[in-house]
Amino acid sequence: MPELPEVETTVRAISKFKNKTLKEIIVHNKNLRWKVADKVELANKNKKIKEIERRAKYILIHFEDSSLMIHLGMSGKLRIQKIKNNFFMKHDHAELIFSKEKIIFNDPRRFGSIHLTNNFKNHKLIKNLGVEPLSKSFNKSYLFDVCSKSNLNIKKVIMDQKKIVGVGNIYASESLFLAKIRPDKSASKISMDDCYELVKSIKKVLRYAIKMGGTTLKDFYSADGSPGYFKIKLNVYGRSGQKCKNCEEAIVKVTINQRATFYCPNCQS
DNA sequence: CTGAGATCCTGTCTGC
DNA sequence: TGCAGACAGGATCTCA
Repeated sequence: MPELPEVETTVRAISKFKNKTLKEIIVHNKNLRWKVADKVELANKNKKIKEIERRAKYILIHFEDSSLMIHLGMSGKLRIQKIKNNFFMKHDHAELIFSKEKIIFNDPRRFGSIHLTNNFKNHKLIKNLGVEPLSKSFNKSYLFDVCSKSNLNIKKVIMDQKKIVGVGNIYASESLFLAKIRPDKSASKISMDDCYELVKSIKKVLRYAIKMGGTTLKDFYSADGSPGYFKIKLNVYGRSGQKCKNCEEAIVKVTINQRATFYCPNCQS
């Protein structure tokens, strides 16, 4: 589910816990994408949160000498709840307990993960990540360089977290539509002009989605309970058979890289 | 090294 | 209604 904008929205919603003391972490189900280590519970008693940030699709909660890494996978989300409001939902797997509130990790499919590390920059899941798409390092030259070295299609390239982070299946289709590039176009045939348009489109789509609080297709809610409003602005994703908002041709759904992919066969080439 | 495909898991929707 | 099968926003791992 969550791509960069949804993770960013979640991070902003929980940022109010910065400088607060985490009393403890309770893990109800350790069988996530990776087994949750015992130290996640044991090493986090009464620790002050120094900083909360996002790196790629990871939520990073930093303490003085360690960091908690949370990935939401496909169906994960965080929910802020009053301590006294004592109810559980199905698939509530972990709780971060503060004095009056708690942050609950809920994830039906359990593709998410929780790690504790003393050196997050060197963590195997973090250290090989590519550039942040909203940073200046992500520009047409960088993308052109990456594309020129690849034999894959362009959609695969922009979803490769080792090259560019944060772009998932929805925003890949949306960005390629805005840039008028077919998702199955070979990356090696992408021109510098294409790169200029695509970089611009990715940044635009992600920034706008963040502004709108992420995309709610089915079940994304931010940690403060508000849904994302981006879905009303989707141009192609989930719109197969409907008219392109640009030319009125029918939007097509195909499977590329084993993922649902939407595009306009007339506008994109 | 690369790239294609399987895989982890549950919930929801579609078609018979 | 019931039920089988497809599909879902991710990303790693295995194998050729």
